[in-house]
Amino acid sequence: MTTPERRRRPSGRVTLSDVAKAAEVSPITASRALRGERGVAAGLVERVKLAAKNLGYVPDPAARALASQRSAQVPVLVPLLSNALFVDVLEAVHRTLQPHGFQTLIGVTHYDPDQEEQLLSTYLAHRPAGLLLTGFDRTEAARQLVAKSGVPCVHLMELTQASGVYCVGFSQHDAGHDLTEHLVARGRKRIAFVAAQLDPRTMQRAEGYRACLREHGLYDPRLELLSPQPSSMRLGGELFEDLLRIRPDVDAVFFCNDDLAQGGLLTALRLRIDVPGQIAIAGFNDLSGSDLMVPPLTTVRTPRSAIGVASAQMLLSLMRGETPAHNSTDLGFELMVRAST
Amino acid sequence: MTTPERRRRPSGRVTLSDVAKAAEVSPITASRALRGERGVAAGLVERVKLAAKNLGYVPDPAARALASQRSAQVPVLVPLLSNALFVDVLEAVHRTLQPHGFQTLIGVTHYDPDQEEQLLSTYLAHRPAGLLLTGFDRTEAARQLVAKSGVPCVHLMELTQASGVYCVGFSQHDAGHDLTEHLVARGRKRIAFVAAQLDPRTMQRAEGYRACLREHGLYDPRLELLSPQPSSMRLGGELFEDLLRIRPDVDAVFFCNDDLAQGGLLTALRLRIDVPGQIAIAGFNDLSGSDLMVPPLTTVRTPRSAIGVASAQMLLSLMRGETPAHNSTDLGFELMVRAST
DNA sequence: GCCTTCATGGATAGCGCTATCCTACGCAAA
DNA sequence: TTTGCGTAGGATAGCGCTATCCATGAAGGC
Repeated sequence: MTTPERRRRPSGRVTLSDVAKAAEVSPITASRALRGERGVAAGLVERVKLAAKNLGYVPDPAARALASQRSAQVPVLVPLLSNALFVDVLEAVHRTLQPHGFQTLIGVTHYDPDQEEQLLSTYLAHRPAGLLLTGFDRTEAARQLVAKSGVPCVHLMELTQASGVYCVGFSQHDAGHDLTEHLVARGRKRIAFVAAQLDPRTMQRAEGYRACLREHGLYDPRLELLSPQPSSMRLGGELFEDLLRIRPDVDAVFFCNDDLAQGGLLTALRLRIDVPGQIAIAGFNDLSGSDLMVPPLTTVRTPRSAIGVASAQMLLSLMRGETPAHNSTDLGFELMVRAST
Repeated sequence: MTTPERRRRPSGRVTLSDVAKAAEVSPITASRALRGERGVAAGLVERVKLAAKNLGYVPDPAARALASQRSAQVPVLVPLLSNALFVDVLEAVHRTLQPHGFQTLIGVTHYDPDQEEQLLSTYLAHRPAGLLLTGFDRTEAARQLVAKSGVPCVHLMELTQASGVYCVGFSQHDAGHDLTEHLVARGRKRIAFVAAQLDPRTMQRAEGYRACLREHGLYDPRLELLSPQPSSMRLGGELFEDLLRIRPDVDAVFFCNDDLAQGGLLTALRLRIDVPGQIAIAGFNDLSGSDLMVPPLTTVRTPRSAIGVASAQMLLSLMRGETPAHNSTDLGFELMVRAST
């Protein structure tokens, strides 16, 4: 069998007790020293940290979570990973939380509230330190789960004035409005709106588009092409061709995101349709590649990294038990006017 | 204060004991019933499951991990999320592990072995059930960590015959070779290789490219343009212009991935260079959009979803304690010949 | 009839950490 | 001196689960 010394630690793991023994203090003092808690004499802290380093001690997160009723995990729920938008947000969140010792967990909901509810119930069982959710569109049960858990939560991408709800984003409605305004200013009269997925944020942009066209007396519901299918370049091309068939007189297209717009633009190129001569094309999000299109794509640059950073910072302050000055952070957006309009 | 009944469970959490009490069995029997372990009478299992459902019991993963020395987490380490390649692999892994109760954790290494080592040490502290790693390029310390932990591990994207090392992928070398062969077959004589990032898999493709050209007596090192910068469409366009400046006589370009190739193709379009008339262009991975380019891009379709599924299945069997029939699964690749060559 | 075997359920004892309460001591105020 | 109080460290007792051993009873062999 094993030697008596080895038998004492069957898991082979270096534990806090080992560190405490090496530093000649009690386990609880070692714990406090390593977490930088309360008054532990500077000399002891030094000794404990040295011992931990020498032994290669790594705290057991499971034991920690069990004893303290709180883990260092922060789940972030996003609809998709195949949209660069969310990947950028995740990167920024991770970069911001990492130095504070929090671990970002990525959850993908596929725009399905039931899946999100399922994910929430799984993740909340882990007693997370905080929570980041995309938008406000979820089941009542999901909302209850979050509320009852008491876990600090910040919402991404959309804004609300509801009190007690923390959010970081920008006005999807206004962004849709302003981009449409730009097309109107370019003298376009028959401005189509082509959208896919039809998630809440897309529909808010649609509302902005409608509001703007109504202001100018240009609104025509038959210029809206809404597909519930997942967004892709391919679909953008197909919808663009559908649109040309239904409304050959269209003189501008507002694609609800850059994927669709890039697909539309490439299709126009293939069909030798003059952009922006015959039709102006605009997208949304300013994803990689949009500035390289032929012609370069007019779009709305959304502050995705800034949203990641700001939401993580807001969450950090909530996790510290602070109450942020404002519960809603509007990071705005930027119209990127390029040659396609 | 709180009522006596409530005081007994300060965390407010429904525990296994609550379920056991409701089902009138001992906690350990409830545990066994819920995990479907050993011989528990069918009637009891039913009763326990019903009680759990009624009480809304969710097992505490921390307590479980602590008691059993094993969590249900499976970390997957990938270099990037901004490459659709890895997102597809992750999706497939998640889909495959999910039904078996395992939770996929996403770790991003940014092609940095030190960061990977750091991530490994963090994740291994969680006592994961299994581990998925991209490629074989890591620090010796990282290798030791994995080996000492005893956690089952499968490697993605590349192949090796080394015994005891499990891997699922395809021959990057052969794929690079075959794509080059296609360009040679098209009568091209001055075939350039343009690459970024220069990770191991890219360099294996480069070797395949070189081997093929040497076979045909066409190899010319001055046709290789290797940039350590991260890959992007923008960089692809820039490198393409650089190449044209240095070697205006080039008649084909093998971009090491589709990002670069799409950027190159769009630049050619903008510069009104005839593709494939003057220059043939090929990419790698068959990412979304490559088939929509003008002209559509010749590329190599890599089995990313299949790699995700197969690696997860191999890991599942390792986690069950089985020894898979073969330790290396070659899923091949497919040449997608399109109009750009 | 007795002893064995196998199934089924329970009692016990941790996993590795931290929350909570407690002690000892020093120092300032009364 | 005495009381009070803040501070540095420790003892104790779990967190919620499962591994491990043990008890019980029924079935089977001689």
